[in-house]
Amino acid sequence: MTPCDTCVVRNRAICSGLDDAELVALNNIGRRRNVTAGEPLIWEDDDSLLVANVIEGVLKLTTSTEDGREQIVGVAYPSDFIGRPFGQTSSASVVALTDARVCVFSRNDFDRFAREHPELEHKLLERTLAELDRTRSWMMLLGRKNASEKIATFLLEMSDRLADSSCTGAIGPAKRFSLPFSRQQVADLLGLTIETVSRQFTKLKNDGVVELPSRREVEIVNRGALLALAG
Amino acid sequence: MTPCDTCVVRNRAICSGLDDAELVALNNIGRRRNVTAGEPLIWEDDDSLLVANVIEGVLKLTTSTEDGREQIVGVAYPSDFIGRPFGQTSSASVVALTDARVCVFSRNDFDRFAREHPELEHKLLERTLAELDRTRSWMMLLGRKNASEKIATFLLEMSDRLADSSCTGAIGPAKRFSLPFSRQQVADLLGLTIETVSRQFTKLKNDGVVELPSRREVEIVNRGALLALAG
DNA sequence: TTGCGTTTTTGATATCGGTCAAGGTCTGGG
DNA sequence: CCCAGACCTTGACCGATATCAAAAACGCAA
Repeated sequence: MTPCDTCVVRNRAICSGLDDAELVALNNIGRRRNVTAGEPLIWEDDDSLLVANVIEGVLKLTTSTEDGREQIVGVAYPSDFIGRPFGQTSSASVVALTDARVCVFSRNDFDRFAREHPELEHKLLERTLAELDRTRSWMMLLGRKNASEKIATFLLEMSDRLADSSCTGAIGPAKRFSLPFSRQQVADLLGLTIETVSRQFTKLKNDGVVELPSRREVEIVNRGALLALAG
Repeated sequence: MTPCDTCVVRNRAICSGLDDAELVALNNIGRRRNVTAGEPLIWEDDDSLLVANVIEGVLKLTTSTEDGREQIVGVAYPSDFIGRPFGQTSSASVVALTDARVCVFSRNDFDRFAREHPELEHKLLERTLAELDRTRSWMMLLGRKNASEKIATFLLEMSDRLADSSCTGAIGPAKRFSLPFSRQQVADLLGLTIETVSRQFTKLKNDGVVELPSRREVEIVNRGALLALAG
């Protein structure tokens, strides 16, 4: 098999519009790479390897201040693209939250390929616009929502996001799921401290809105209440 | 002259790569529109007119909660694109901050044109990626910076942004500029209240970091201090 | 199982920024 | 010029969330 064969299958969503010969060509310029949980994929201002497509797992994109405050500015799920094609360097660090498999492209190869395949660029543009919309609605959360609204919004988003990737055949948001985030990472995503996150989780549990069977497991008991809290 | 002739000239930055015939074609599908300060351009969930290119002036993109809290999620300056091509509806409202001139495209026309002109799509993709980067660094500000860091970062960003559009020939960040935002709008941009914004401005003035000749005018006296505060 | 390090929870306290209220300043129209 | 309304500033107070500290729960390896 050619390298990164799995990518090709998973990439169909992105590359629909490419014909088989083009898929093989894309196939040939990518390399599969495994990343274990907690390991970084791209360091800040490193521009040697830059574009990747997530096959399996979840990764975080973060920016930090010099004094160590961290903000998660994006989360990449399977089939998402990571990186910054076309000459710019990305301003975010990428770290795997779970063990992950990605398909990595050298930037030059990817850029050349994209320019020669407008359909791929069109797909990329649609995805980037969708990501921009998601990021903007997250700005609303960061700037204007209080702690309980943030937590409720987060749990609902997780419920939606993790529904697709489980492939259990069930349609719609997941009722029970496993968080790919530690409490600290939830805090970094929502612009809160770990203590506030913990207290809000405890409150939701005490109010009977969610069950927390273990640290990473969440079961949504009262979805309506969460929706009301999220605002 | 064909309609929207000004657009063509101003659009060169976006459309470089298009030949003259293509420029004329783009020219023919856009219409110039004036928007006075405070007037909306696209309402939330309205998808009749959707893509626009800013020729002159500054516009804000906002999202709001039902109970009236507002967050500015983006600011569009001359040559920026607004809207959401390719079938999706934008989740943000667009309101002019200053009197503005834009070139408006019906979504269908624009989509068709973009698909037939890969170079335009490529430019759009580059711009969208850059906007995503800017938005992500703003998330850091909203989630992790305190009030004085927010104000300092804001003033530096304004100084950079307004330098280009003034066309006075001076290179580099502007030392003195006119804010396109009211105090309330600065608050909506930074995730603060108007009172906190006002107090921080006063503090910077008292500390000799900036001069505030009038409500909208800012002169940066001590840029180093601002940089230190912004972190 | 035990023990140790990490993560999470819980509690006490402090503080930044929000809220409420009042007064001041700018601006445009009569 | 004067007035009215919008916008901005200032002050007093309060509360949500951060901070600091310690205990509890978990997970992994010996």
